[in-house]
Amino acid sequence: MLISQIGELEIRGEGDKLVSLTLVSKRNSNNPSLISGSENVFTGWLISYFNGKERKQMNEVNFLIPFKGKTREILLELLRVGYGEIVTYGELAKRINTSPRVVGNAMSRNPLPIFIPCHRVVRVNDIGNYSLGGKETKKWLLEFEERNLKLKP
DNA sequence: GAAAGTAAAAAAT
DNA sequence: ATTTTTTACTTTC
Repeated sequence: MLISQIGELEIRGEGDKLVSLTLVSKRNSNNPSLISGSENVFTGWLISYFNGKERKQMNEVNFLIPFKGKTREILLELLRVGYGEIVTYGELAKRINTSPRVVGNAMSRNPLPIFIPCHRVVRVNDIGNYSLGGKETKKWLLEFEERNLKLKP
């Protein structure tokens, strides 16, 4: 359990692999305080992410991704989108030869948001949706990353 | 197997 | 600027 700027997060693992990250309760204040529960490599990563210090993806070997085929490909491809970068659904689709609709479908079932940065995938003329707290949270995350890059590029 | 669902995009209006 | 195809992959009958 971890209280972040976007709300209370819960992460679940299985063995030494990360299985899911969910938002237990949303929080609207901009209070940047972070409260963490038990520490492990995953909460540790999250804490430095929310401190604006972590800019790298965690290695995919730490993730348990219960999909095969395109959905899995899409999720793994997403790990190559860097901090503060954004791509559209269509762009990501092109990289692995599929359609934007399929990318959206894969995003909507991403079990590990933030670890797998689906908030960096946006619509062409709009921000698009986000399962971990809706559009405002997605926007917050993108602005947060942008702010951190400006602070210390 | 077919049909419906999906966090999209392009084309048509 | 809104509506209507087109799209391909997964899930659910």
